[in-house]
Amino acid sequence: MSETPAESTVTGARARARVEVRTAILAAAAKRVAEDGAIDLSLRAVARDVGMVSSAIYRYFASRDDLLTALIIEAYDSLGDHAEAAIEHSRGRPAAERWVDAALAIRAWALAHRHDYALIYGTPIPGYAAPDDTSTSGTRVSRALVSIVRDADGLDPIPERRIPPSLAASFADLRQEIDLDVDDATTLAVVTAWSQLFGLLSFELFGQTRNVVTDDEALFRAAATAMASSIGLRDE
Amino acid sequence: MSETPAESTVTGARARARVEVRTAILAAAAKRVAEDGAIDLSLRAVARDVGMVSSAIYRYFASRDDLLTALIIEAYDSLGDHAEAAIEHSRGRPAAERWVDAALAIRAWALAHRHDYALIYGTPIPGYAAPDDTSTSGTRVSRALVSIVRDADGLDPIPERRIPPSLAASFADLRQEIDLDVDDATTLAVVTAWSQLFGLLSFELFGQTRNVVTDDEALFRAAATAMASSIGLRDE
DNA sequence: AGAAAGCAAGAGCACTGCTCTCTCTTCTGC
DNA sequence: GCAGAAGAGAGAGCAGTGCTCTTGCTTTCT
Repeated sequence: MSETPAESTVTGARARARVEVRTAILAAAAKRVAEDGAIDLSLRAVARDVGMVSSAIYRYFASRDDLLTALIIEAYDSLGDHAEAAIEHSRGRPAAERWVDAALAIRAWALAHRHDYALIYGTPIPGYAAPDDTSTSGTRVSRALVSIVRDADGLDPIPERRIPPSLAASFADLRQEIDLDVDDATTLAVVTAWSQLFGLLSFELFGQTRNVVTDDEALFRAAATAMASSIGLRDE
Repeated sequence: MSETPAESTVTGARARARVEVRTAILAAAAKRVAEDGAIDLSLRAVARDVGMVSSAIYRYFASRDDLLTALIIEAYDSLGDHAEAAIEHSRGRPAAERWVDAALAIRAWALAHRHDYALIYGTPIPGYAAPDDTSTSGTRVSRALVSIVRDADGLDPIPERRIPPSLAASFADLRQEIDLDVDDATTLAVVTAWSQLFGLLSFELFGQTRNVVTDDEALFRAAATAMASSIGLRDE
């Protein structure tokens, strides 16, 4: 071939094999995490699964933590995809309904991917410093939730709140970052609802609501509804 | 000695030594968890710390998980003590203030015992099935929080909410269990505030609020205040 | 006093993450 | 077009892990 091939094909057979092996490792690791959880993830077991020796894995991932970081990003993106799709799908409906639907979609994903949920919202792994690679993927769910508020056709009034200056400053930055034009009380309500959503979900998944309630979904739905109204999202 | 000694002293030197060694092991383990976190807890390292060989530990704890379970109970009780003391101390003050104070006390404990917090509110350890031994210690904080609502001198009205029957049934059982005489909407508000408190705390400790807010305490205080008013707790 | 139970130590097994060396293949610069 | 560089996989090995089993010794019970 005398012609210059396209950027993506100029990389030869070796490079192509490389991404193939890398994804195979990632897939095997994801499968093991889905089954046994992140703590029990063994590099050597993953190596056996993909039919290579453990030391060879180090050509693709610098360490076990590195592999886990890649899985964390995958999990964030999987949840991000799921939430964004649900929120996109409910476009046009009343904001309160959209919020509840989105919350239920997030819960459904979490229930179907318990270990992935734990990976991203559970105890952080010790040496691991949450590299910035994760942050863009990590904020997708939150941004998607915020979009419901942004796209809402007006908000019901909520009680005013005294917000201390240090917090108000953070809130102003945050609103710019997430492109949301609301007052401080509403900002607080959004942040609060956000943390509550995942708090309740973590409680359910980590067994903290064991002897509190039997119908976890009903509780979650009721709580999500309350969150929506605390933000001022309208249900018609 | 011909007399029968008291029950507690009939246990000889060996039994006394046994509880001594047990507490020494527990103390060493707690120290290591406080420093490195639960995941990195090594039975052998603990054994070295207390000056014995690793296999000897098994005379006191059946497994590493068993040791961790003991530490979980200790952590629950430590937090329980702390919260109960704070709540007792604020007796007589307005309920809303008491709630915020209690929340801040819980946060203070969590910040001072990050790894213990992670141990009890983070990802559960895999094989571990949360034996009932933990449940009495585990509910102390929640019960203490509930006591603020119970002892409140009247509650402000909060919006009514439609609670589905399956959830209402759980709520009725729950109210009996925790000895709280309120309506369904208030029950939901309490459960919701409870999960939100720990949700926000977990977010802070696990680094999820990293790029959201700088003054975590201010956010926490504002959120706790909002929780109190969502329950209907009065601030005077 | 003799038997039974409790305790600590040591060796050993199967596993872990990770490093280093060696060989073989693929790619690249002249 | 070919030599040298770079990449990839395998194997051995190190230090560490949880846990078991056997072997002595001490305390307790009968």
